[in-house]
Amino acid sequence: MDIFREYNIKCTKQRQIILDIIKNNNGITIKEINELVKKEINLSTIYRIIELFLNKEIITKKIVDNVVIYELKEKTHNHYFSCNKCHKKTIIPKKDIENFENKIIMNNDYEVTSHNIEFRGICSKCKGK
Amino acid sequence: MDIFREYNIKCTKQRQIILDIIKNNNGITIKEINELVKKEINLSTIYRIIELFLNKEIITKKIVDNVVIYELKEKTHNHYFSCNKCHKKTIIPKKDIENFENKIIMNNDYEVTSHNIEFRGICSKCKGK
DNA sequence: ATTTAAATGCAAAAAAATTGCATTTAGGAG
DNA sequence: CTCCTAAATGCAATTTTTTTGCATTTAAAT
Repeated sequence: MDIFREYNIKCTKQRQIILDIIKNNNGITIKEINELVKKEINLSTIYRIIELFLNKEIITKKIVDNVVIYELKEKTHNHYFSCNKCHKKTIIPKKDIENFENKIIMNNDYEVTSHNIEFRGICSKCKGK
Repeated sequence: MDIFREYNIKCTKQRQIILDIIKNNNGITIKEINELVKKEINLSTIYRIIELFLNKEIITKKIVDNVVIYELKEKTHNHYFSCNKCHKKTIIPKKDIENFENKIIMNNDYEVTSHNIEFRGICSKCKGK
């Protein structure tokens, strides 16, 4: 993987494993990571790698349902709608976000440098059930 | 305070103190709370009260700068624009939020049950400087 | 292939969170 | 207002989570 080169950090087996896990699970706890790799990676190493990834801003730390989880920090900064039933995420079209942001700017003369937008609810597929 | 009656929980001195602290600090850690009240309230009581408040949804748990903080859960659920320079918050008009949410729903047939929207940047006053 | 700074594993320590139980207290009943 | 009881608190002990020091291993540059 080139993400290690990109961030100028050593590429180790342990780091790759943990990065892959975080990539493949959208939102995972330390405990869960440990469950998955306890045979191959020492817990203190997990902590050290998580901290490294946080510092390099490869991942972010969040709270979901009052639990701390870690997830990949996406560069392409999308915004999602998360279904509470099937837990699937769907991207909110960038245009919608932009239009919204433009409205905020126009109405208030702000210079917007960052935003955080998330919607939760029931998706169309789960709605019928 | 009537918040205790409203949520149907006993009103104790300790709960009042902690609620007031959370009210007066926007975003505080357990450690900080403990520092403030260690002479009057036992740490395990603090944990128990925080958990109660979370369960009753009087407060929420968040991550700010990779640290877990607790803050009052506002009923009037406003959305803010925060200025990075003067750190002042201004409310984004509810209408704007609603229009945006309606668009998301219309375009995708979702049932939106909650959202989280925050903008950051430079406000008009700080822009000139 | 060799070298070396950095990363890992392991054990031990420190810090954070939870628990059981004796004591205290809020708040309803009389 | 006083009494009563279930619930809340304090305290000490435990459990869980996170951090640390150091010996060993490893990535990657030479």
